[in-house]
Amino acid sequence: MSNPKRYLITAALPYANGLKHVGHLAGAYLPADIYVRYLKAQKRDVVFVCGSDEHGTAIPIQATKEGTTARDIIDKYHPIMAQNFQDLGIAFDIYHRTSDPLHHATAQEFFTRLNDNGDLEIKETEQYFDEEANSFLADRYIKGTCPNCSYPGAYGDQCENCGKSLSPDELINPVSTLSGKAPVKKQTRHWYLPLNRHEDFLREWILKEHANDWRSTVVGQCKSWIDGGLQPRAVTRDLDWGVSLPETVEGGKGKVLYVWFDAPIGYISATKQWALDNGKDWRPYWEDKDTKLVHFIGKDNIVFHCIIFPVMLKLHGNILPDNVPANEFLNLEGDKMSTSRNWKLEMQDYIDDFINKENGGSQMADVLRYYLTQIAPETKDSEFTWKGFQDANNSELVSIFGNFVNRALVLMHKLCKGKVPPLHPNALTDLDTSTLAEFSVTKEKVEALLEQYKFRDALFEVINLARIGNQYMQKKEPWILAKQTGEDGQPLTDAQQSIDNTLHICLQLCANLAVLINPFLPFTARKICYLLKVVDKMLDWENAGKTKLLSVGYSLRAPELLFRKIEDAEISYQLEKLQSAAIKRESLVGSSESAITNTEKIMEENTPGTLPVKPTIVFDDFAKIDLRVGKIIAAEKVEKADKLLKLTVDLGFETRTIVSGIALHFTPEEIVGKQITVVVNLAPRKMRGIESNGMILMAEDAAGKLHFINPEEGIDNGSSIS
RNA sequence: GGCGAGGUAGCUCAGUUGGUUAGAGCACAGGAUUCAUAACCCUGAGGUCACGAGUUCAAAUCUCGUUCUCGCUACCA
Repeated sequence: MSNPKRYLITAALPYANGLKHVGHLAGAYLPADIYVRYLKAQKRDVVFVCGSDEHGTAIPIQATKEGTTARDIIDKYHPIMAQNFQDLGIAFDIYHRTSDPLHHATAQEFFTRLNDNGDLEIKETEQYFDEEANSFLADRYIKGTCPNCSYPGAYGDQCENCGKSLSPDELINPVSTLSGKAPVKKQTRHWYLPLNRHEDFLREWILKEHANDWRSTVVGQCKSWIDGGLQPRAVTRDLDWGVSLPETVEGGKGKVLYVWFDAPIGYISATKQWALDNGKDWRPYWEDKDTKLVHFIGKDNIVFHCIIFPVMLKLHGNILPDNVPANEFLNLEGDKMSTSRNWKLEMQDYIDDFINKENGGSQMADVLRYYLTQIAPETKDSEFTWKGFQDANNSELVSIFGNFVNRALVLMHKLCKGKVPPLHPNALTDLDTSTLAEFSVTKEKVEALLEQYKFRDALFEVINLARIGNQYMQKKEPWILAKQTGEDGQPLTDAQQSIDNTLHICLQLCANLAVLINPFLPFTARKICYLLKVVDKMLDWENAGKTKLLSVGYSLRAPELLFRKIEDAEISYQLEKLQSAAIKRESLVGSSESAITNTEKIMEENTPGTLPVKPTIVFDDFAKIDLRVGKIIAAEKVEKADKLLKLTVDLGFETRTIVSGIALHFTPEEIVGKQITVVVNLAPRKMRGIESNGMILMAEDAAGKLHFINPEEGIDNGSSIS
């Protein structure tokens, strides 16, 4: 879209179950903020929306963990996240929240329209309901006897004995695993979004129309999803935390919208709230074809913003995103960021350690913004290292950018009486004019790069202008010319003219730096304005490239440093802090922790830690389980399976084959010879073509790492456990 | 295992429709300088472009295979 009338920019709604780290910042919020600041400097009509995503099962789970309520959780994290963003200069026009009634109403209206138009499929089923737990039961929570093989422990979705896929209805004598009682059949209905109906549209829209202007990683991901076959996706669930279905919907009582459905609608409700607050009309931003909609997200969110939400928008009659510049992930000191392993740098920690310190201040926010932009994972995963952070600050921001502004101001005070010196046209050299010409060259480059969402390259060009300034000053050597004095001790006229021209140009260049750096380092841009005694209005983008931003004869302030150096001690402190806080993972534990807030996570959260205690059983229930000590005498990787190991276990009385999903945690070599606990009377089950006869007991720690359960000292294989 | 994205100097990354000695920044080395936060400026060293084969007059770039990293997905009783 070449010249849109208005822009709507969104940044992924952070999930309100905990603090967010710098990976989230680099992935979505910072690039979005840079883009928005650039557009606003251009006086474009733009709204930048974001907000907390507060639904989904992970919120109640987090509440259980913290011993509180879901409401308390979101009320705790929402204001902190909002404050974190503000401290780091992420300037949303509105930071909304999906628990707001306006959002609930918006999401309900959205659902209703799709439903009324017949765009959703309703599947009405008799589903099992646990009267004691007062909830519908997911297939997994029902056990019964398999109609196929008569195995008594079959699950509602599949029999583990014969492998047959089942529906709960087929089970004989079903039992709820929540209460242990027989569930009753209850009529329920669920609504589905039939993505499969829209495959042609998606192919055309993404794989053809946007094949070239979207990032290859984004298009590739979409292709992978589309080629994999799109399925109808459940829009509703039987749950009590979320957006209730509209009361007018028949059979909707006790149901909420699936969080993946309501969360992106949060962008719309946020826009509505913004419009209410500012006396604007929100509709054109979501309905007018002349609006350019851009979603900034991390790569784990691609499917929602490129496939699912666009289908929803299309059906609802809204505009579609013009681009979805998803970033890859940001690693930290050689490893993936992970909340569960505590391998991360939270925004809050950075704010505490650098910004809210005596030698900190908002320019430290800009330092982080600088480094995160410089290493932004635009085309592939990238890495945050504390050394890299220090280097970027000390040898680029301080040495090149800050130093140029500082020496220009210092020299001006020394050689030009503290005032902006005049430009003497007769004394202009080729170098003067070519340097002046660089202003607009840089502006053009930065502009073009920002339009293509190439923030890293754009920032480089701005710093490069400072570099050009340093080179220019070095060649002109005004401090040398100042020594060419006449009898009165003052510099000769020719020398002074050259000095004037040099500093005039350097100061104008500083003003340009302020305009150009503003989207990236807003605090620094304002500080330069302060030093140059100009109003912030100078930061309007139309001033970029201009050579007469400062008036001749105007006296400027005494120089102040823009950035301070970061000492080695600060870096080693951070490294130690990271190491000591980290929960180690010795072996190759696969962690699916992502660096960006993720709506998917909400749906199937597998938070380790405090699990609710299962319903009470009687001794006889326990006595059914036959546990024995065994010894692994051979282990090998199962072909075509990442997680499975085929184990040969000596049980004393016999030797068995057991297939276990522990390959990500242990290598075959390291576990041979280990004593283990085996469930020996578990029904056999085929996995990847190998029959598994039993199950190995494992303990999982907070970091998700597995540990064998075994006797303190080696004892006879086959020993019983009770 | 399937699909997608990657593997280019010590580090972070560019390399357009295949075309002369493969680029930048940082780090490093040498030189020069002192207005400046021991900063700046100049010069230099440093790469079998993951590996192997093929197409071509010509391959970092196209094709096939291998391998490694990341993501999605299947396998977890």
